[in-house]
Amino acid sequence: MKFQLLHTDNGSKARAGVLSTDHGDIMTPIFMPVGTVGSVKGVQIPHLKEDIKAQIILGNTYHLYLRPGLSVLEKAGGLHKFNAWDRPILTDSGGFQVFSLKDIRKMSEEGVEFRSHIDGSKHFFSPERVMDIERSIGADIIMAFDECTPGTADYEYAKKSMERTHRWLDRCIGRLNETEPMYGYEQQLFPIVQGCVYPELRRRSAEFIASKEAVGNAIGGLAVGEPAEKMYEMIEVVNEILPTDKPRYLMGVGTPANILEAIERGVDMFDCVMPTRNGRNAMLFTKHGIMNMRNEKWKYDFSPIEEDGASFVDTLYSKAYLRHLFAAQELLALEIASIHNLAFYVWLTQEARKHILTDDYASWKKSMLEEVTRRL
RNA sequence: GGGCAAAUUCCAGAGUGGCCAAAUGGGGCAGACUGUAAAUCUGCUGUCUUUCGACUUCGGUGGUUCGAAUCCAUCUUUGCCCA
Repeated sequence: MKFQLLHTDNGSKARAGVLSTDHGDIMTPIFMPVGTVGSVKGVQIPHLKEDIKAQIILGNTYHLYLRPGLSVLEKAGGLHKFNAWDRPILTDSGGFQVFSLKDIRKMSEEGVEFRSHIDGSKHFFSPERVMDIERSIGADIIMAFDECTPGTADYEYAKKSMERTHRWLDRCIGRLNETEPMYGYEQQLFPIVQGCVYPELRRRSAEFIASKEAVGNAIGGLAVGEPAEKMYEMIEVVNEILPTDKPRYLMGVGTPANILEAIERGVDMFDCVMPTRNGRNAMLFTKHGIMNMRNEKWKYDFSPIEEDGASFVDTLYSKAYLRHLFAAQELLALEIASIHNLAFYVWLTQEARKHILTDDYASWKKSMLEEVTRRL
């Protein structure tokens, strides 16, 4: 696996590059659709490839471990074979579940004890165990097991949490060095910067993470309750330190505006449930603003969902029809909205890439930002 | 023709003298959602008012009562049963 930085925008820190994996190349900046349980909710693989033009998708260690379980994944020959996605995959480690399932887990230095959200059964995740599971799943990029600290954490907690994440990172690296990929292609670990909203902690964390010389680095623990301005500030602090010749992945972010701002500050990779989840909840992101497709105002609007949209659904179906599908609780509504939003997100990052390569990212971003934050 | 039952706010449906502008569900309207415990969750849904509150509602009309969606009379409509 290797990353080639092709160009940095003349006028901002935005970058264009290529991350090459055994399952293909990824043109950065890139948005990566989230497929937690091995499926991007509501979207079939051909749509993901041909219409959305996704270059890489995510899976989740915690969820896939619980269901279908490791023996199924191993017998299938890894997640790529199992879910029929033959392009790159990135697996999150379960670090986010340490944050989101806080009521059904117990943390210690050794690791985290989870109660399954499915049946209440007990499971123990240590950094070593998570690395083994990520080997079984077989993603190209595997995330270190961290604690995603809430954005509201106090300094002392954030410091302890960050230090533990660092110790866990060393254990992750140690375990990976002792084991081999199971399916004959390369897997690379991305370590994760933590430090909450404290610049000093973020700096320390970025230095520690950078010293590991991984193929790529991630910024975690953002967009988890802190104001957007804080998030941007933290990205700036961290990207001052993370190596420029390696991809930077901002985990779990975010709104189109968040992504545009983060790209400007030198981030290369993104993932977020927003396009799929909000899509299923009738919120459409477009080049011209945000639409709530349940709103009455679309009732008689027979114009295309988005005239110049990024995927076939935009001109095939009308706003009024999509509104009807949501009102009638038809499954097709979820599919159309998911395809639309994901296509828009991928388009947004690839369009950003074009403007970085032509050195006018900053001005393009400024006008785009106005468009995408508008409420239609 | 006779008998019985019922009519409640957009719909269904609770409510049988004051705690009722009226449960609950649906529908409608709006909002939230950021490494997915989410096809989920929240709010509003008689009128006026920023709030307090005021006003008009429970098929129609008329009564009883300090007080009625609730009791009485009558009319209308609907359903069921008997002829």
